[in-house]
Amino acid sequence: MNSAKKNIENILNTDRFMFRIGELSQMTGVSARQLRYWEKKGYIQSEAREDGQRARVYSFKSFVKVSLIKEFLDQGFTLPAAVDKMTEQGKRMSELHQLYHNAYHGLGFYEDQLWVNMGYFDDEKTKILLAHVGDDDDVHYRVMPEEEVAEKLEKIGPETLPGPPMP
DNA sequence: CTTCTGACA
DNA sequence: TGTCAGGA
Repeated sequence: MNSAKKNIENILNTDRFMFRIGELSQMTGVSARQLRYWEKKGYIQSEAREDGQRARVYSFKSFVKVSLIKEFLDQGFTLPAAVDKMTEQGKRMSELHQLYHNAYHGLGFYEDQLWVNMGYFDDEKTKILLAHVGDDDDVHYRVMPEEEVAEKLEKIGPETLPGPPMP
């Protein structure tokens, strides 16, 4: 596996990101005191620590949640209201993610272009729909037999996207 | 050095 | 919410 492919997979794989409370605090501008309080209230949660450690560990999803709450707080909403807004926006993000997840089946190079594998084009599942953004900023499509894709498309990214940013 | 819980001049 | 104590 080449390094470019590894890099892309690492960037996309948010599931493995883990932050300690001090890190999350600096990243979001929310104090550690607030993070602990929000957790006690059930607004956010830290990962269960199975390694016997007492220090909290937060996932990328928690980072997204905290960022959203912080945003709404800065807009003047009360904490409970900000949490509600965060939950609502999280649902929209999940719906969008489902769309991306269904449309994305990998990345690859072909004819000096970066293509997105968008999955089967036909119900018989013999042809693949590919798309790329041209220099004109327009999206161009191409339908190609699955076997041809397998031999001509130089894969560089993961086959699937990581889990949704919100539970 | 960082994090944790409990408490409050 | 901030901050300090007293441990882990």
